[in-house]
Amino acid sequence: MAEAPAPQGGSSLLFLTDEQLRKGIEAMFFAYRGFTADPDRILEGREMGRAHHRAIHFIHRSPGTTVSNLMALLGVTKQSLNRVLRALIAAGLVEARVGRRDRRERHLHLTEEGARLERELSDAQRERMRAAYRTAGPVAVAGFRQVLEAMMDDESRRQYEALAGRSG
Amino acid sequence: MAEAPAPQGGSSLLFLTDEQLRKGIEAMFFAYRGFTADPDRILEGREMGRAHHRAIHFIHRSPGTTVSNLMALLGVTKQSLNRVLRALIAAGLVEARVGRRDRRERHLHLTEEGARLERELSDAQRERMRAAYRTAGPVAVAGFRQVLEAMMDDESRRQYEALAGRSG
DNA sequence: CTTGGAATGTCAACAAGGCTGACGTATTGT
DNA sequence: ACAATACGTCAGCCTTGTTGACATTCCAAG
Repeated sequence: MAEAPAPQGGSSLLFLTDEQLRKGIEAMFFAYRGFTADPDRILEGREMGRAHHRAIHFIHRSPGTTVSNLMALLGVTKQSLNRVLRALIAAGLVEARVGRRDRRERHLHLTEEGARLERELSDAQRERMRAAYRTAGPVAVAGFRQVLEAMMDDESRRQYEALAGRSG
Repeated sequence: MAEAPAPQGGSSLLFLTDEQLRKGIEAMFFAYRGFTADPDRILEGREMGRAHHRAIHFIHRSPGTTVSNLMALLGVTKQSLNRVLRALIAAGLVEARVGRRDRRERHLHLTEEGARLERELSDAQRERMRAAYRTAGPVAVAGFRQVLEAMMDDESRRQYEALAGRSG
C-alpha cells in the first residue's frame, strides 16, 4: 500500500501512473458492487430490480417530474422506462398525475407506500455510504466527490449539478 | 432531510448529513455511467458487451487464472461466464490451456489479439480516469480510493487487495 | 378550425447477460 | 473403486435494455 519512495520532481505525478489508474478502475468496479448490493437485496423479494430503484430515487428527488425528464435522467428509452413505471403504478408506489398546464405530461409522485419503500432503500444505501464516509473521513470524502464529478460525461455532470443545486 | 444546522463540536460531522450522503450516492450513479461509457462504445460494434470487457480485464490482470477464480472475481455463475468465455475463445481473443498439475483446470490467457483489444479498452478507460485524476489532484485521488475501499463488501475488498498486492 | 408536431402510451420482437436445474465428462484424491 | 472437483453444456426463465410502428392527446400556429 505504501506509495513507493517517489523519484520526486516537484509535483510528483506518481498518482497518474498506469498502475494507479488501474487500481482506481478496479476500485470503481468492486465498490459499485457494494454500492448496489443492499437495495438489490431489499428489492429481491418484491419482484423488482435496480431499474425500479433508480426510478423511485429520482421521483423522490424531483417530485412531479415528467416521464421525459426521467427518461433523460436515467438514460433509457421511454419503452424501457414505461415498463418500470407501469409496474410501480400497478404496485401502488407511484402516481402519475395529468399535467395541469400541459395535459399531455404525466407528473410523477411517490405514494405514501412508495415513499416508505424509498426510505427503506435509501436508508440501506445511505448506511453503507455513511460507514464508508466515517471510515475515510471528511478530507477523503471531498476528494471522492471531486474525482467522481470529474469522471462524469458532460451531460451527466449537468444533470448531477442540477439535482445538487436543488437542495444541496 | 437536513441533519439540523450542525451542533458543532470541533470535528464537524457535516459531511455525514443525509444531504451529503445523497450527493455521494448520486455522484456514484452518474460517475459509473461515465466510467463504463468508453469501453461500451468500443465493444458496441464487436457484438460484445460489458461482461466480455470484465472477463478480458481480469484475465489480463491474472494471466493463467482458472475458470473458478474468474467466476468468484466477477461474481457470476459458471453458466454465465461460460457463455462469455466461449465467445471470447471463438473470437480468438482468449486461450484456455489445460492445467499441467491439475488437468481438470483451464488456465486462461489472452492471445495477442486479445491483448490488443485489452489495451484498446483499458487505454480508453484509463484516459478518462487520468483526466479525472489530473483535474482532481493527488490528495483527492487518495480520498477517492479510501472511500471506495470502505464501500466494498468484505469479500470484494479481499479480492481487490489480492489483485492490488500482486503488482501495485 | 384545421393541422403539424410534441408528449405519452402501448404492442411486438429482439438481445445481452444475469439466474437455476440437470446432466455429462474428465480428472483427482482418498 | 469411488466420491468429489473442475468444467462444459443444454434448457428455460427473468430483468432490463433496444427498435420499430402506431394510437392518442393536446398545444400552438396558420
